[in-house]
Amino acid sequence: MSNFEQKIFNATHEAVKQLFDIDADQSMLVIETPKDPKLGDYATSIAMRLTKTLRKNPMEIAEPIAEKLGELLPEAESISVARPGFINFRLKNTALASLINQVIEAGDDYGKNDSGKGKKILVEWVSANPTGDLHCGHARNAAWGDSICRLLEASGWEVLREFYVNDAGNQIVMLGESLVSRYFEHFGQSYPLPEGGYHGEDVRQIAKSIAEADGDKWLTADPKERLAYFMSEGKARELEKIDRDLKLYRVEIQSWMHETFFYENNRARINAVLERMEKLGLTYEKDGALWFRSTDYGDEKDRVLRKSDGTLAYVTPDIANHVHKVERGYPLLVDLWGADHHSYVTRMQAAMKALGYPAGTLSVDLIQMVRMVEDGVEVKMSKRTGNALTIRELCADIGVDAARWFFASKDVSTHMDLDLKLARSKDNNNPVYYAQYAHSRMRSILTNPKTPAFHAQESYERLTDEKELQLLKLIGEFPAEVANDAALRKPNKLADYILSLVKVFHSYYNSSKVINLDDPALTNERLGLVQATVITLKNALNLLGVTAPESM
RNA sequence: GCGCCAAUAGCUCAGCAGGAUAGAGCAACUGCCUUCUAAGCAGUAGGUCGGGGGUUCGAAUCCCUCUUGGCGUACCA
Repeated sequence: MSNFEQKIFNATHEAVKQLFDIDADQSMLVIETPKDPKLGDYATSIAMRLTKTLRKNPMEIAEPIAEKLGELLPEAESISVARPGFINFRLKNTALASLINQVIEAGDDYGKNDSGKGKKILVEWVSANPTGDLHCGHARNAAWGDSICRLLEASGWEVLREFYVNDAGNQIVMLGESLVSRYFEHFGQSYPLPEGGYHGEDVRQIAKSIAEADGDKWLTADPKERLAYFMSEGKARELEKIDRDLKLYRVEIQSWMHETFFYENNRARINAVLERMEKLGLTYEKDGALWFRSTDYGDEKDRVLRKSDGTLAYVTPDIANHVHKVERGYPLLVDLWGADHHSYVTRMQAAMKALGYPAGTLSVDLIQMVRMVEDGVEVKMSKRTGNALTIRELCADIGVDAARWFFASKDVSTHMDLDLKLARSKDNNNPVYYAQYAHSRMRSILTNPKTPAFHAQESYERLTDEKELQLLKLIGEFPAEVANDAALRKPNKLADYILSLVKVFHSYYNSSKVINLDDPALTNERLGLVQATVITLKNALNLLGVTAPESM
């Protein structure tokens, strides 16, 4: 809630209490923004919600509340009742304009809030297999997750950004074998590429660089030793590449957690968790395998933890991984997984629940599939390499700003088609430029040679234009917007906020001149407003990982 | 079969802890550049919110059901 919403909430709460002796809580008393700004700055539907308890029609309830609020809320310019029973508030101009100095003073920190203060959270996302390049699905995951982290941090959370490296399974063996094969190929010799191996050009490149660094000494080396070397070298180089691509995408991983970490010392960490599960009676042996009674915790069938051949199912080290996160001091965990893993969610949740962690310890957000489309046809492959389109190619094609904007501005719960032609276009077809263009325009006003120097005023009483007031109101809501979007983990809401902010600004820009040398007093007030707007916009774009250009 | 996600304007999507006439961008049409960037603004047109029931003072939003599409349903990772 913004300051104003809080004040309105408190006053309305008091009015309802005095009049009807009802203690309305937040689920009952909601302060909202009317769809049509002409109706007011804020509104509440409390009267409609009280119809049942009071057995009166909403208008009859609203009238006395509105009257009472007249005494309790001096910041309000007017309080009115509208059918079917809304109470609308309009704030005094001076109340809104007092924001300007506050925003300018906060600068880059404007928008930060305390809603997550003192809370720690570990976000695990992207987590692609280290056997190849990140592709477009990862790009969606990476953009969304990083914006969530930025929102959480801005809301005071202590966030750890973690990437889980699946390096214990068969796919790393495949990577190693594939590299060996390409290495032999490099020296004109043949070595079979395994079934299910990686055929990509990227694997060939890594083999080539190993050949260049080490020469041909591995051709005759002990096969076991050679495979081990190519596996670890392959993994390391793939991860380096992933890290580089993510950085290019403005995503900074703080912690790389390797699956093999849990296998260390004869599976010490995994065994500790398995023992814990056994002691709690959560497991049983059947057909030579060790099973988890996950059906007792909402799963549709029990799951194997240790296969009959003695190896572990994928879930087992991952349970240890999640336990380890909590043990490192993170009571709240968020995972962002591709939607094709959704059946896995129940399983992991069941494990956490069974181990006694409170409900809500682990949240898993699923990222639905994304398709690249051009001219109405799905683009599955890169034209150049013939492999799946990589995040690197995507960024080179449409730009990091466009990619991050598109992915962050669409809710991940729905399938998404990304129109490459649209995202690539550097013209008005592309929505990301609409916001960036507004920023450029603001900066150009502020940096114009004929712009007089701005000096902060005690009050800004001449900002009475409807669009000026709308801007002020939106600016004032920004910290609450950040807090809300962080709590919901929905960056797309922030994208909507940005669009509504810049829409008002573009409209204002066309209808009013900021710089008017005949009226320096008004010019100064408007400069204050533009400064506050530019700060808000830049900070908002930054939360989505999108740059705010000085000029376009 | 069962489970998860979806279906909203010609296209891509918001809105979905029930609320005021269902929004935006693009595409279409009409106007606006001697004045801080026209990548913009102002306006017109475009919708039985997939179908059908139900709950409610009120449903795009909640519940049931049907249809269509995607994903999943491993002792794979």
